[in-house]
Amino acid sequence: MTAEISQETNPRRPLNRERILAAAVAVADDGGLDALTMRGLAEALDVEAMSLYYHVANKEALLDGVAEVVVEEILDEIADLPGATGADDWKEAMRSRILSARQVMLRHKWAPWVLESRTTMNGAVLRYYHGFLEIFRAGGMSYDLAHHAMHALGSRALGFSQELFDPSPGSDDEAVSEELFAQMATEIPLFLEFMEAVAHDDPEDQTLGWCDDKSEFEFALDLMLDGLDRLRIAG
Amino acid sequence: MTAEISQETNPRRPLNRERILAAAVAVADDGGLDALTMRGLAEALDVEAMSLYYHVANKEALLDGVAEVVVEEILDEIADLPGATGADDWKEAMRSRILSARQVMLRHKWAPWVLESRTTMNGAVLRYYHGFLEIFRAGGMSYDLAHHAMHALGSRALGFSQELFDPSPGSDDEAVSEELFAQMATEIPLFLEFMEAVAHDDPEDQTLGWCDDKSEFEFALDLMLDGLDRLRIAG
DNA sequence: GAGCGTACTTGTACAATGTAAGGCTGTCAA
DNA sequence: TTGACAGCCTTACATTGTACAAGTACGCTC
Repeated sequence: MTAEISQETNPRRPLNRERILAAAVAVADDGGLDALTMRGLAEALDVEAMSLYYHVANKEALLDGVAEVVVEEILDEIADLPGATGADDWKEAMRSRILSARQVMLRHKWAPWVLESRTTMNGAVLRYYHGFLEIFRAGGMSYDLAHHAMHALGSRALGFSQELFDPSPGSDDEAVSEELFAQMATEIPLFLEFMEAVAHDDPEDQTLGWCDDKSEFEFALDLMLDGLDRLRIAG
Repeated sequence: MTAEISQETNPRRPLNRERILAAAVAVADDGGLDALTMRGLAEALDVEAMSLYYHVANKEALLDGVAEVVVEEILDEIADLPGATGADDWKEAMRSRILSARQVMLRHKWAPWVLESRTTMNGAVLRYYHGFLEIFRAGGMSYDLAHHAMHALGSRALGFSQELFDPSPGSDDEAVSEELFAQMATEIPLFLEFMEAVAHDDPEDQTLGWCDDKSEFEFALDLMLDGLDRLRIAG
């Protein structure tokens, strides 16, 4: 009886793996990966740290679970997308899936780090990749080419391409410090022209900075897909 | 006098940033990134942990330095490579540089993680990228296309493409556990065909596993370079 | 040489983290 | 009633980065 009451009035619902993973995602979402500590997570669940260990073997296992949750979110996102029917639309089918995956990554900026640090695939990843296989096959690719394609896409298949030297958002430092740049001016003359040329390219659209994440991602993605398509046709 | 003697007989040469960074690379080389702790590094240098802090602000700064050392190693590696003279050889110039960079990454398997976690470029990276700019320009690319190209190449420009779900070397677990695979057999039918088809492709060359890192890397690299070349020609 | 300042090194200590080991509590079967 | 077990907690410890202050050595001036 008291149990029933506390079930209803007490927010401390029983712990379980699912709740833990969901909370872990939430914690990372608004504190970054550094905030995702066992104690911190426990606190978010109004529980003691060691309680987590009954449901999750250790932190690695927690991250494995988190990775799966994220990929499942991708699967949800692409559930309604049309499949590929043949050679004409395989590229678009891939493209739409990957761009959907990217949306999920934008919601969970920390997720690339977690995914990259996993050493084993989970069921969600397997399902996700299987969808790609279906598309490749529908497009008429050999398994061999499909295999190469998967590797070539790499992390882009999951919607991200770890940008190098990306200043953390919120910090005001540039990818290259002005001093360093100035100091090396004679060694890297082309960079000066380069910066100017690229910056001028799109002067009104400065909100995105001169490296628009979205268009760079799509540029590279289309480059890959077009290249693969050519190889597909060449047979 | 005793000072002189100890200088010669005692391996405890004076500490400095260079020695620290070199030792850090060595420690990571044979223990992985996890082994690179301030205490561990200090021990390798026969010194106390806190001594490092006189030469290096903190661990982040240490890693910044390590990243620079690694890229300098790339610069050494490519120092003698011929530059691009025009549209005919720009691709080869890029290719040879990037494959050289990859050699360096193979010597320092941990380096991709360090590079990916840096938020600012160092001088070595700037010089390295500048070399690319020269090649792009020699090939007749616009700065705009060169810019896209750099982003599209991403980490591949530095010689690595973080493989997803790559079991740590030495461990005997697969990227996908057999149980999971078996258990999902009905959900992922194409994978069975796929595995068989790809495995049979190259049966004698099993030492590299059926995902030959080198050829996958080059496949993706050439796909990008060919695609960029086409865009270059299209103007 | 005596004293002193500067450059470097160390000792001690603390906070944050993951997690091992075992204890407590409530529920339910026998 | 009693025992077993699931679920959660308490306590404790090792490992990490690093703050702080004290130590050490060496070159300089007097």
